[in-house]
Amino acid sequence: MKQDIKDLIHTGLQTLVSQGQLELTELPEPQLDRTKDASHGDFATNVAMVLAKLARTKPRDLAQRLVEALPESPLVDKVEIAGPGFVNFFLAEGAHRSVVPQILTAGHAYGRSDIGAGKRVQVEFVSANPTGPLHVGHGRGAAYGAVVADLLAAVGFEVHREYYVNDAGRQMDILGTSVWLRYLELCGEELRFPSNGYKGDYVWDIAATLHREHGDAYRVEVEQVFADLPLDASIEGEPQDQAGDKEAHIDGLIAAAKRLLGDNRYRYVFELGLNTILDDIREDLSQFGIDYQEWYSERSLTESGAVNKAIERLRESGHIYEQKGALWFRSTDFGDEKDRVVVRDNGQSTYFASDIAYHMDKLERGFDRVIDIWGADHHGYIPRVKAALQALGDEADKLEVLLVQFAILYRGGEKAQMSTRSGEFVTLRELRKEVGRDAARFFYVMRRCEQHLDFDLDLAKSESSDNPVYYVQYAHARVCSVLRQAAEKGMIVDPTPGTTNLERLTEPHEEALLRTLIRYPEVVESAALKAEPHQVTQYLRELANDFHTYYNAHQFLVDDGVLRDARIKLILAVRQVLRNGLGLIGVSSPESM
RNA sequence: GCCCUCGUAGCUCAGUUGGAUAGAGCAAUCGCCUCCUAAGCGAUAGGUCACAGGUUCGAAUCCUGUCGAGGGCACCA
Repeated sequence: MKQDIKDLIHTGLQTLVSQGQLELTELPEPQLDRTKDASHGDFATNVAMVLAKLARTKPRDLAQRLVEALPESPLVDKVEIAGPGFVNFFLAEGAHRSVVPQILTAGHAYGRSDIGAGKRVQVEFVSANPTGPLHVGHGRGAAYGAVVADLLAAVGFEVHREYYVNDAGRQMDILGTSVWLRYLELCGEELRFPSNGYKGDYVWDIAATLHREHGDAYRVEVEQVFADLPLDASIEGEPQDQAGDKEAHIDGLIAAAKRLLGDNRYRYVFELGLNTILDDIREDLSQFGIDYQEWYSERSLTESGAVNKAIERLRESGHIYEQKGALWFRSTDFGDEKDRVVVRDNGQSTYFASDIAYHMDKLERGFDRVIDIWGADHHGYIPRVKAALQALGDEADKLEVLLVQFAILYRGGEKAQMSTRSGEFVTLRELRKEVGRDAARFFYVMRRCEQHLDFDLDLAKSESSDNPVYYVQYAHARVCSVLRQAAEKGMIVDPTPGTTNLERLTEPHEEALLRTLIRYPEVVESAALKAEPHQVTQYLRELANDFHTYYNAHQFLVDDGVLRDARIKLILAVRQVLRNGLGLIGVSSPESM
């Protein structure tokens, strides 16, 4: 629809140029907007004002000439010039009604398009360290990333969803060591658990599995473990002057675990922790309606030599230097604040080095676009990753990083505090259990991603019209209910999506609904291209509102069979669009509530 | 200190990349069930778009500065 009007304007402008009334070597893409006010028609363009200066005429005069040059179209009822030089388009009534058979014919496909032209897009999201269950902050990234991916797929991109698994590195060593220490406690050893260890209950669970299945096979005397270790930081109640360095302490414990257990046994404990948590994360996300094409292992990058290869490539192109025994990447050449270490003086490559290799690999896999969805706390990371891609000669523009701000939970008007340090935090699983999958998915994508999200738990649970999820779902259930009533009364619903009887849809409420239904494909396209799922939730609320208003104002199951048929076709179309829209954001469409 | 994001109705947020009289939902006030689900609908009221300059036909939107909120500035991951 929108494109049809744009084509009309384009033709009109071409006519003016060929008549010599407008001197332009290149025609601009006409900007066409939905009007805010119905008295301004359906669409408005500002081309006359934009081109007035070039044409050296008054905007309104140019608008007049453009209107005269516009070709005839059955879609357009009338064209008006308004204000400083807007050209307003009023769509013909028939043009509105034709959307109903269009929706009923397309069904699930209504709103989908192929503007992505099969281009391959990789979307990486969540990628939380497998050191514990996902919490509510990850949940927002999960919901947002999933919808962005689904939206892109809906408009014709070939989407590859990926989770980057940080299965290497110090944090994972800390997890493995935490599990082992808890295991030792289960064996009856008494020890002081490190302040920097993972203290969540899930660590106990993993330790219990190890103890149950292997008895004392991994037991070592505690005295050996803690011998000659740097002191831990002081905990509450202890004198400050005995405080040590908690980082050095935990590193000492990791070294002790590796030494005392030996490679094989250490590896087993490490893997047990990793796999248990990763399985949990997989299941959690799957139950949240999110599935990936690939779980990409960070460790595989080191083992395959990809990290060394990436560093080597940077060295060859002269972007690496050595200082104090470490290898540095000169990222400042590409706009970063400071240079970054890729290999530490102890020979270990950094997390950043893995990230360079990973992103190099992404581009080598031939994606046309690569999208990373990160928590807002990682934003300082963007310049260095882009710098690395530039240094490698890859097109850094192919990488888009979308940042998701934190979600803050509110309960009873109060902030629901959470702290990862104590190991007591609200997990995504708990949230799903409390408010349900539908509400969680909807609430998470209701706001622009760069906006802090106030997640009102009470509202998400409430079964009232205040709750936008219920409001939209209820509209869907209501349509279903009407159809059930029709069946009970023996009224036959004609399923053929023809235009028959639709000319009976003349009420203002019906006009409003038709206008909203027509907009849906534009909303999906815009939401997809701008990565803004909230446009969909916003739209769904509007559509539901239009429907509820209509429902209250008019009876659908009227005696007049022709009118009844028209109205049923209209609400069938509404139901289809509600279903399509809810499906896009991963929310169910209940038949009854 | 430097960098990033943000500041719109009492609250939570939209605002179609610079367009017409800045819009919703809560909360407030007043109405609507003999009727397909009142888990709904209508109406009223609510604004110096943080502040001050600038850019132009035109600014909530772009630029500069100030104030305020959050985040980032490791040989951590």
